[in-house]
Amino acid sequence: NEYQPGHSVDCAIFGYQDQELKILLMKMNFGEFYTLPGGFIKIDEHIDAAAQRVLYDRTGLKDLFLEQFYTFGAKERPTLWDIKNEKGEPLFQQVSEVNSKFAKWLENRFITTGYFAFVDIEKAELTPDMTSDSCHWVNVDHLPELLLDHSFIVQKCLEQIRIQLNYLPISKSLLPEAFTMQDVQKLYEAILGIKLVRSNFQRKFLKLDILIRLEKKMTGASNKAPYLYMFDEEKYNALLQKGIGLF
Amino acid sequence: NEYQPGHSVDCAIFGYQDQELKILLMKMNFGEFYTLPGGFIKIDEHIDAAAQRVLYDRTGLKDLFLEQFYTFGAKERPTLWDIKNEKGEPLFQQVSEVNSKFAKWLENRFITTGYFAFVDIEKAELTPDMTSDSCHWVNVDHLPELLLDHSFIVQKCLEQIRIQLNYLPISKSLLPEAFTMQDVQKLYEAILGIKLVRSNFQRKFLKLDILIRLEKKMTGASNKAPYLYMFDEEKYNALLQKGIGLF
DNA sequence: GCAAAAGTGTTACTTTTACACCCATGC
DNA sequence: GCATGGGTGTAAAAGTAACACTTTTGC
Repeated sequence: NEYQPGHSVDCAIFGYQDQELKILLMKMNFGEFYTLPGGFIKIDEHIDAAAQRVLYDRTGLKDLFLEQFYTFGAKERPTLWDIKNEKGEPLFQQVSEVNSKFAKWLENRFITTGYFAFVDIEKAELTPDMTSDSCHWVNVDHLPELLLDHSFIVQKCLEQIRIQLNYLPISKSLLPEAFTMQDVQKLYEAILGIKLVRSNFQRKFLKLDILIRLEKKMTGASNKAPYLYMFDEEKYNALLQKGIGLF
Repeated sequence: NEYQPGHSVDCAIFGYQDQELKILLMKMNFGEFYTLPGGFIKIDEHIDAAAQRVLYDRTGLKDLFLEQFYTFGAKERPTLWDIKNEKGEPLFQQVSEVNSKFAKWLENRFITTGYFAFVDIEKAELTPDMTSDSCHWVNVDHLPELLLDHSFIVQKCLEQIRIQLNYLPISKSLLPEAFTMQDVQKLYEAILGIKLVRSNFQRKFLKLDILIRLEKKMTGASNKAPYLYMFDEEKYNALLQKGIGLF
């Protein structure tokens, strides 16, 4: 067999669009079911490389921020075989008939390692995989119930992101090249799930001394145009090393 | 086979003694080599349970703080077979001859999941495993070179502990029932690798409002006797939930 | 002019830092 | 007495929080 037995990777791929934090979900090709994008590990492949491969196959993107966050190894972890229709028949059967070898492979208990990635939604070109119809960016606050234990995985992922927040390049990875202070604030609010005071946030974030102020941005709205900012890469990375001690 | 193929667990078991942070190492039964305690995962066993089992088998302790921190899945992860003597012969051969089935099992690439645990050194009763002679508590600042990639694993572990520090019950798990303020301070200094100002540390830690002050402790030393403290479990846990925002 | 959002200012309050000072103890 | 470590005091600096004020923009 050319794959590492009993081990998979699942990716929580995050994007930020319209000032909302979104996650990439796969819609299965049977029923109205959603999962995280995932895949298997080749026998001679680094598990990080497997996660990168999944990320690339689904989004066409490479060299992004991608980090492992947890490995799920419950003995009762469900498999695709546990998804039944009303009659109690495994829905996955439809797929399995196409490829019985693959179906058998999936009968074992799988340990899965979770990764999270931060991508630019604009640049992503989504491609479904063998078991899915389509891909969707979904607001993390309005996720549907996911298949298997994927809801749990997402929950654990968000928890880990909050714990490690000061050491993750959240803002740099999720914001576009140039952004407004409001973009940053709404991003932090979405991740932390709290409201922040505008004026104080502005000062606090500027004082980190990691931003470069660009020209103003005329939005067409009937109000004062905000400045655009970009990150000073060097200063950003240096601070990240020590932890961006904001909240 | 009754074990999950290609997957193991390794435990970084920490203790605190003589105001030093120590880690439990196994001395192999061939040569002067050290490793982390580890083990395999039964086919129907939760990986967390496997780690608990390792912890119990080595220390005789249960129900301790034990948490997963990272899964190591490099394709070139070394195995026990890669340890050679001067003639280039695998040293592990001696063991393998005793049990060829076990030796064969170890030829594959293994993915390993790392756990850390905090134990009371006084209460631990150490027991070597099949491949080791003896167990040793070693100061984390003076670790020998470890076998395989275990030095790297320890390094990653300490990094993770520092990142998640505010959300780990470090002080409660590593200190005895009653302790002095100096004990707490030296513990934080050992983990963070920095010196802290005594008077300020005292005030800051007391202000967390998670301590109960006990009677003074007569040490026999020629100086003022320090107070003893214990944790207020409820307040401690409540604060831990939100993050002990100290450093 | 007006509403809306942006940028800056103000003020009271808390926290941090770097010490200094006195206290208790055993020799 | 004296060295040593423990507990508390203090004053300057820095940081925080809440809110007010002014500016800019399109209608």
